[in-house]
Amino acid sequence: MDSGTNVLDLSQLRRSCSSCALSELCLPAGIGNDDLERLDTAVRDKRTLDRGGMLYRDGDPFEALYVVRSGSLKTFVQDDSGDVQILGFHLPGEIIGFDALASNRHVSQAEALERSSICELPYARLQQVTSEVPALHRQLMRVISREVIEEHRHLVMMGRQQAQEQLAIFLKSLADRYQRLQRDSTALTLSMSRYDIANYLGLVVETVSRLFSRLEEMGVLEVNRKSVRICRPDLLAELCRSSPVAASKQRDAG
Amino acid sequence: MDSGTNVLDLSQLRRSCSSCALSELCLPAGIGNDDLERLDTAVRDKRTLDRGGMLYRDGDPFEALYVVRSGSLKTFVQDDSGDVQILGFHLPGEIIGFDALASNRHVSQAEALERSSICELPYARLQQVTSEVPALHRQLMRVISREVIEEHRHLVMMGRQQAQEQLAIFLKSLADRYQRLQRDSTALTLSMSRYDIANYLGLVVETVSRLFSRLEEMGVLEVNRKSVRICRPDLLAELCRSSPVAASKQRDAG
DNA sequence: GGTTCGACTTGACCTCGGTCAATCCGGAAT
DNA sequence: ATTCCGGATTGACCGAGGTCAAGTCGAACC
Repeated sequence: MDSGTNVLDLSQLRRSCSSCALSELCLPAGIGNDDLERLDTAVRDKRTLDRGGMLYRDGDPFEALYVVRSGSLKTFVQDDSGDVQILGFHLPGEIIGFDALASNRHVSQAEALERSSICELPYARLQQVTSEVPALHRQLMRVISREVIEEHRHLVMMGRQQAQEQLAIFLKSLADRYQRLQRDSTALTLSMSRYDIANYLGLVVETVSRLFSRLEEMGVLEVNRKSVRICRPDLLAELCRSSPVAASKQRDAG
Repeated sequence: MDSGTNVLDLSQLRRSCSSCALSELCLPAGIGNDDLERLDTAVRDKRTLDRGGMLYRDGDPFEALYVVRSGSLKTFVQDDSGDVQILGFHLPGEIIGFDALASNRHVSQAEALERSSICELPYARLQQVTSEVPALHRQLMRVISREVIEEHRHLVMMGRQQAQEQLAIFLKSLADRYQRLQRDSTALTLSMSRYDIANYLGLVVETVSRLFSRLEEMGVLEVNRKSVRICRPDLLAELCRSSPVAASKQRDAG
């Protein structure tokens, strides 16, 4: 992604929601102009992270929610023995940090996959604003709900799909989000490693590697390290649906 | 569970949060008495479902959140081809229905696993009340956040654990929730079928069946159809932790 | 009390994806 | 330019768990 231009953004550090190109994809979506100004008062400022930089760690006190402005991050949980499970990859416009609402501590971690800039929404201030702007409150609930639904998808992918379908769904989901961002949805730049992808899908890296090769042989993709061209979006979509796996992993087992 | 007594509860249909034994486990947890009365005004009434009865279906308009008062439910998503993925099993005190906040339609389904009674929180009224009672608003956010975290656990279980550990974790989680409800946490009554358990864990029913047998041989459990006695809670806890599976499913794959 | 039906169990077998190991490749450092 | 190193790929092999098939068991119904 265009990490080169992000550096320049620093000059516009105090840039607000009202003028942000992401507003339609972000928290402000569907909020009136006057309320938008109010929301602006809740946005502290922008924070920049380099590749590998941590936005928050397990156990950190809950201070804010975060919106990805540019770049990308991964969120993950890590157990005592150091074992990691990646929960998601987050592109511009996406909001993270909700895990900390329950206990006022983060119970997951967020790490930049590339140079990224982030909007910080200090929760104390956000709460003030939401109490004054009911629409924003509802919008915030909607966003968390979307997070819940997104996790449902992740769960279905892991529980019901074959490895190949999983990778197809993963790529399709990235492509769809590229489209929302008005990027070319057939030219993906994978900011995460193969290890990350494997972990996210509950597979091992060798399997993911083989699957990329197989999809390339099938003519669905052209893969070159981190860049993936989707030659046949139609086929890719097809692969997401096919092979109901363990179809006997039954229907409604009432 | 004691489905016999639930019928009698019908006489107390208009029972409120203030007098409900579950209040400490439910939405009211940590809310002052005066605010509690306010919350009462948002609780419509109780609804009773028989085994197999649907609380809501995919596509249903969002009308309310629901609290399980007695009995148990499963929530699940179902794709076009009828394939099901169970998202969770829900015991008394637990709140469901958050999936509908995003789009004002449910995108999952909830079905009673046994005769169950449910408190309905019509969202329109709930919204009124939360706007008047900020504490309740925060509490509601906390509850959704807990849902997010619970799904993280489900994801880790599916992605990182062996089948045996998965079943151990599932049983342990049930036992822990029994304890919160002050039931005997060593004597579980599985209201869901083996098919449901398998589906929830991303396994097939034969595997689950074999695992129950194995855990019985190991002296951890005594299994008799739907009733499971946990003979060695210590061993069970041990099994939840062991065998980091595909340990090479790496640590932090920066 | 026998029949039926569906949930559950058990066994024999096979496959998908994990394991282990050898290599490739590109970027960074010397 | 050469070395180094970590990510990525590829191959050979293996095993946990899925598949298929044959029971068993208990509850419901006549």
